[in-house]
Amino acid sequence: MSNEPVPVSADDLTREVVDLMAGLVALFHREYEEAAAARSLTGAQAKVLALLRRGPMPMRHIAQTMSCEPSNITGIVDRLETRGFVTREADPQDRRVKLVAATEAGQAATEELRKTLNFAREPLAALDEAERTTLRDLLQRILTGANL
Amino acid sequence: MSNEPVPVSADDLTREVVDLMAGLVALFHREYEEAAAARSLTGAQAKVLALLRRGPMPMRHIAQTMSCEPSNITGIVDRLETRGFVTREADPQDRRVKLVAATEAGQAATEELRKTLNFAREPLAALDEAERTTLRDLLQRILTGANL
DNA sequence: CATGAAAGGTTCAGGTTGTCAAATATTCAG
DNA sequence: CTGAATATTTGACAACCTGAACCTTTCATG
Repeated sequence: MSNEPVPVSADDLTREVVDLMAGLVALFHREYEEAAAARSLTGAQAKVLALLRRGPMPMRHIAQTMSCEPSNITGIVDRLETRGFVTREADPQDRRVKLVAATEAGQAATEELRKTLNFAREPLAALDEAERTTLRDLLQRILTGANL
Repeated sequence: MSNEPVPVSADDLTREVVDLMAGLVALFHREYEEAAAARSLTGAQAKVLALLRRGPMPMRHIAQTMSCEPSNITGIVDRLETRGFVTREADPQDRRVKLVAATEAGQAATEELRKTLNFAREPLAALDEAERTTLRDLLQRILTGANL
């Protein structure tokens, strides 16, 4: 039915990997959302809070990293601020920009969430250390290959 | 500082893999959302449509697969139906259930979207066939290890 | 120095996603 | 036939997200 050796199977392999990743994405997403909800955070709020682990960040930067409109971040940060997880301060260098910083409570929440993510334990337990290393290297190469 | 051989590094490895997966998930999510938006579908709509590739499905089943409330699916299917991507028909076996089926247009849309997903090409191009096979096997084991 | 363009945030209107509780219709057990 | 259980829908409400309009601050240019 075909004169070519393995072009179809190579394409199939790629598609198979993509499908598996879709499954992984769904699983990860579900777990993350649950872990956030357990702390009465939404997924978006948890993501913003996680971004601030390394220090304060301007709204604009948050929006870019989450690839959404800045006006969207305003609301999310509003809700985080209301609950005391985050503060907004004007940047002394450029008073147009607001620096968003996680409070102690905010830091604690992300740290706990990070620990609670049992995604690490359950599905990853199937792999031994060597395999996890291989997986890490493959993922690293995929991600550095991407434009971000 | 420690009597044990590699417990810390093993934990670090796991966390590293989890972080990489988070990056992968973010990347995949972004690409999927973009590909859907290019066909003026939302991510949720595209996901439901993709579920119907193998045939009609009751609302309840869609809700379970997407792990959300059935009432949520009602709205999504409403919008898909309005745009002619989907039909709702009562199941003859049990007239309580509504079978949702993709129309021709719906099938075409998912098929195109599936092809457009250049996630397959760009970041995965960094891996040769053997590596992709390894990745596939590792992902398969992770996903079958999970409870779904 | 003044003026106007550009950039960072916010606000507002409008649409989608999501939850929960209540209502409807159908099935099924007794 | 009655009542419990199931599948879906409806309505109220909150969060997320976009796009356009707006305000403030910065900065380049004349």
